[in-house]
Amino acid sequence: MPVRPPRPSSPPLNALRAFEAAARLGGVTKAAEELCVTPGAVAQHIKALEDWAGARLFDRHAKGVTLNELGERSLPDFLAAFDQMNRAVQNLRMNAAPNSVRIATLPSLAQLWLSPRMPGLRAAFPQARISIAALEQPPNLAREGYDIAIFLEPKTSRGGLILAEDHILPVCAPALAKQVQQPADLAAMLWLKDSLWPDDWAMWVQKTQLALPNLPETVSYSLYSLALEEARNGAGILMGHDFLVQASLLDGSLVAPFNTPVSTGKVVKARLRDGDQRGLSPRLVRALAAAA
Amino acid sequence: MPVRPPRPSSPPLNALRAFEAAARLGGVTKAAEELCVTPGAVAQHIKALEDWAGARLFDRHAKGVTLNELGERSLPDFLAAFDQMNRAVQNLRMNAAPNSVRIATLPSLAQLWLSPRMPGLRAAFPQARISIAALEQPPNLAREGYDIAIFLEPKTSRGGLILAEDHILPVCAPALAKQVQQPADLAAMLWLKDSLWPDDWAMWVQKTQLALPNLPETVSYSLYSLALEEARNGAGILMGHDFLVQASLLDGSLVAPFNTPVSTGKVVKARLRDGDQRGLSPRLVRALAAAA
DNA sequence: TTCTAGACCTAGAAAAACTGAGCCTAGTAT
DNA sequence: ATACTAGGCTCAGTTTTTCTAGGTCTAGAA
Repeated sequence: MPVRPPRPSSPPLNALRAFEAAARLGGVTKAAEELCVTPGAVAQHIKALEDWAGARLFDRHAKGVTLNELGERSLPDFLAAFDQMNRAVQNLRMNAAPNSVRIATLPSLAQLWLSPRMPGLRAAFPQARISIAALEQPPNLAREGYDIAIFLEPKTSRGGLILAEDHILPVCAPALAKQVQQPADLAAMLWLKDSLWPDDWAMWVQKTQLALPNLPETVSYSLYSLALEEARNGAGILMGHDFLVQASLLDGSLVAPFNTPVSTGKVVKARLRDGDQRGLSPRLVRALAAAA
Repeated sequence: MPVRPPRPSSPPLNALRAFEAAARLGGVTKAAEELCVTPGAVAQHIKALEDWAGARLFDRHAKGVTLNELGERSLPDFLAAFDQMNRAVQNLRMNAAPNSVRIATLPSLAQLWLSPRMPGLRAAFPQARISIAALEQPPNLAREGYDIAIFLEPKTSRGGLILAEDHILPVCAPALAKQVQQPADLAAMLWLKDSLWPDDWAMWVQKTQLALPNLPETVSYSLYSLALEEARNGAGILMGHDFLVQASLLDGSLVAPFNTPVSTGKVVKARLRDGDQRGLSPRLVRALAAAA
């Protein structure tokens, strides 16, 4: 009759996850957002882990928590462990559904750049189940459930595949263009801008070395496609990104009063998840790059 | 107002753990034992994971499960992930309580070899909080909550620190020894043996090249210390392991009728957990080795 | 054929996690 | 100085998840 004493128990995995998230993001509240629970739940997990270990992992302050020495010492181990765990999960997802591809991209890119290309893509890869998620921030591909990320990055960033350069140029409805004969006329108009790219106008003005008599009124939109729609309706003049307004310029719903495009120093890049170098996603990305 | 769509959810960590255990141990029941739950619970976890992935991981047979191709492909990732996770947990435990040391060893070693040495050890390391667990099988030090494992291993095994050689030699109570003048007398006696080492007698008989007229009666004990106690009470003759009977030989409660010790080819080895090369445990092991 | 080991299934019970509301603290603004 | 605020903690009650018990099913062994 073999002796089988209860083995020393390990702490609950969910508590470890809560600790890792709070430590990585630097706060209980941020961790709670990532884990889609309330901060109280995360606090309880962390407390449970600290009770298990018999020692504190965080210093508590009125404005947030910081890792203490023990926490600081433990964090790298847990980061590595959860990295590996998520990699394993993503690989499993990919192997279990090799025809499903998830693309994460900016809302504007999703609607104005990717969407028009989807029919061609679906035709070229009829077996693929492609889904698109619009995110404002690029996801961590190793951890989150996306296979491809398409975002704006500095030209100088390493890796990834360039899909388009980012050039900006004012655009407006054809009717409005008549009022814009010379650059100085711009100052009299309503400037439309995307709240994600608040500095587009300043950059264009600076690089074209325009001297404007006074600052114009501006309106911000949280979605580029909204601003674009307004521009087409003649609401004002929009700072256009070439890869986003190309279609509208081609169909004539927008025109560019000046032919002075300016590079923002950024590019649209597609990145693949590590460990997904042989599947459907790389072929899909190559097709996108070729079509661009 | 930033768009924050719900990120694609990852599967429950506990389901991953159930899968990993079942795959590693080759069965739902074995995994359930390791996780201290019923097989049904493990089966449900695995099913949940398979539902999440949308694909099966195991082939089900009437007698057990086997990994299918997807499971086989995914297992190494999860083994690595849980290895790392457990390493992280053990490091946390060690760093949180650097004075606590957990030793895992055979029940017999715990009672007859380690226990007599503990007072000296506690005197040499007064700050140490040493706990001992008696296991029949050596634990996986990277995963389970032990810092030191002391077990019998083949002489040829790599690593670890040798604490004692394993020699065997029949021993009995002094009163009984009078009936054993020559080896052939052994056959008439009751042989006591530990059920963990059923072959001790055969090995000794073979190596000493004794020709016994007939096979004696034997009695098995599940604990060596029980057999030893019985031997001291004169119940029969016990195959003694030197490091276990030394104390009894010294205090005279047991004697060895023949001076023909035989090496079993094994040694008592202490092993340390990876990542615990600087703490209290290594010093403790060195002290044990020095005392031996 | 019956027996058995191992897995699966389901309903109900037990345990864990989560929420919501209130409290606390220490910077910051008034 | 006082009020405000952000961020975290705590507690009770609720929801959700997980677990168990007991039964069923299957295929290989006796």
